[in-house]
Amino acid sequence: MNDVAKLADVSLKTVSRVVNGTESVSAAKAVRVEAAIRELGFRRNEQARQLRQGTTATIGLIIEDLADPFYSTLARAVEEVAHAHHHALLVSSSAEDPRRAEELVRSLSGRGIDGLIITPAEGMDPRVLAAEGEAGCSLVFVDRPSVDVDADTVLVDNRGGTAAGVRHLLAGGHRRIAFVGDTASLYTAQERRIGYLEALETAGIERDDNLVLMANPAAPESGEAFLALLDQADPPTAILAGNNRWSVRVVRLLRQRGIGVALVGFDDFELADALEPPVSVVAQDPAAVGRLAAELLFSRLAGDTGPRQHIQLGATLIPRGSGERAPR
Amino acid sequence: MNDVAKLADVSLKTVSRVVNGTESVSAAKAVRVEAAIRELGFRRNEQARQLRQGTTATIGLIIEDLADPFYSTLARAVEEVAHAHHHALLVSSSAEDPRRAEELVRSLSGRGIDGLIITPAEGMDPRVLAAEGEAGCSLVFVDRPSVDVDADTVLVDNRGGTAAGVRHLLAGGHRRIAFVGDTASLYTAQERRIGYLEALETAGIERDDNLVLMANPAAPESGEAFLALLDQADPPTAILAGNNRWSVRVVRLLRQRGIGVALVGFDDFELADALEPPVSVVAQDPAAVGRLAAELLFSRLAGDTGPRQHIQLGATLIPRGSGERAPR
DNA sequence: CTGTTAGCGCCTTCAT
DNA sequence: ATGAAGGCGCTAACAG
Repeated sequence: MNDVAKLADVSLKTVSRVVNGTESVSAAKAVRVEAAIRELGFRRNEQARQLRQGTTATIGLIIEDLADPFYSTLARAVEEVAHAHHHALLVSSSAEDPRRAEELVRSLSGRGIDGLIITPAEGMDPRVLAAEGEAGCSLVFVDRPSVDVDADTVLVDNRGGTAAGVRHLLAGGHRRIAFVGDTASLYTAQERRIGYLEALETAGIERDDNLVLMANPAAPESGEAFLALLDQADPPTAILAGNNRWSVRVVRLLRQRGIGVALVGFDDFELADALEPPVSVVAQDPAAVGRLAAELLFSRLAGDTGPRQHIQLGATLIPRGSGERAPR
Repeated sequence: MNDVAKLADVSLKTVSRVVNGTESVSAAKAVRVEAAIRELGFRRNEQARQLRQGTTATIGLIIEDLADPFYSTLARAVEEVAHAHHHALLVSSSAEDPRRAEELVRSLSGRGIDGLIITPAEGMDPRVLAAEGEAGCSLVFVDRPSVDVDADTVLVDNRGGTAAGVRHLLAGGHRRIAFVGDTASLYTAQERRIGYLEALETAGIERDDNLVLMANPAAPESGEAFLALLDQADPPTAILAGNNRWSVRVVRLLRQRGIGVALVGFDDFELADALEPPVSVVAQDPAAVGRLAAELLFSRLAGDTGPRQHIQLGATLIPRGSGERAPR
């Protein structure tokens, strides 16, 4: 910028004015400065500008796993809103590791992001996040609520969605409905199980813990646990799968067994409609989660100091065939 | 940092030394400084540090669409390598828009990223990218080659992979093999078509342009174009789908028609093995593309000034059933 | 081992 | 409308 000023024979500040276009500069000088900028290929150094102004025009996003379709769709929506607000997006995956998540928060925070959208990993130290809020970094939690931190949240109606799936199976005449969810320590898995239990209770059906399996859908031994659930004396005639990983696994296992049990999955997935039979699901809208979280964040950055918002998005039942099979 | 220095009654520079841990400081002072840091909740401002050092410990990634499984898997791999090198990752989607891609490059570049991994959008002004190289920002192209820019590249063997898929169909006795690829302006679509044509030529089969369709798999009218291809007088007995979007669409359309044409898809996709019949594919390894590109970038950042590297990754045929159907 | 000085590139304040 | 001076928070280069 100094070089530009010299070449155009004006002061540093005049160049700054031309570059920013905020204050007025005489036409003659503006032309000279612009010519000099072109000649030198000058580009404003954002870092220096940000250091001075105390803003980075960057927001952070910490999710479980960027390669997971749910999170990559959410991230894409956040990115779109950030782009519309002329902000860049720093993305990181915590990989379900609370220590790594804490490290990422500190790392992003040190880079001076203006705001942070985060899916908190189970077991994170809430103080790390609370420190952000105090440091003036706006915080929005997605998919899971904040633990001991007062901040905006955007969640999905896990209980209601699961209950709707269970009611659909009940309406189809099923009475022995199993719930197969992810590890019990996960917030979303807990909520969905509660929704399942509530729907059964409302229908006056007694709870049977032999019909509930909570396990990591990626672990090999989970497959055997599921088959054991199927093979019990009074087996389920329908299954509610607690996430799309389990839905996929259940489809494969049922196929191997050649059993026509009814199935409703929580969370939609690509090609669910092209399987045989097409898989009925309770669909979340990950793009809407990301979009709303980002819009909430930018409204905070714009100065909205209203009360904390806790947005809950609905989940929609999509009947496709697998959930409409009659009980044996 | 000034406050810490005052509280610990040492100089600014001593605090800096303690924070960075590089130079040696007497134990007594170090303890005092550390106590002061804790008391004040001091955290080093990365921005200021970076401004001074001229490095940001941040790399950029510009891809077509973060929500696309191919790119999100690639991005996840890049992120992992960046994390191992203590770098953050700025991610942006160009959405196939060359103007937006140029804007993103300038935006990321202004933020002073140390390096950039990019899938160039068709129609981008090469000067925008060339400017980065000159500005000292290392550049690696992925999935598509650089256009008029001398930089490292990591590509997939699109021609060889497609040719392998075609040879597999030929070995199964097919002679009328169609190629259904994405818009002809896309680099990867062009390459895969060339691989298809080369494999046919090697086998001594005459080229028939009625068996080639190049169109956007997401456009409604593409479905009709595909059905027209199937309905011609001398129809194909096998199809090579040029990307996973087309594979999925072909599966659905064939299903509607109830036709048992053989199918091999380029690029693997989730649940390809759970469809009826399971879809044979020529699989790319998006994670490997991302990992190698990031490793290449960091070796450049570490000072490797060797000749430009042009890495080409293979694509592997995975027979699953749909590609093994005999010709009618 | 420790402190002082200067400056990264820009913007804000206050003069003119 | 313009410019000079000062400082954002930190670290490199030099003294001691």
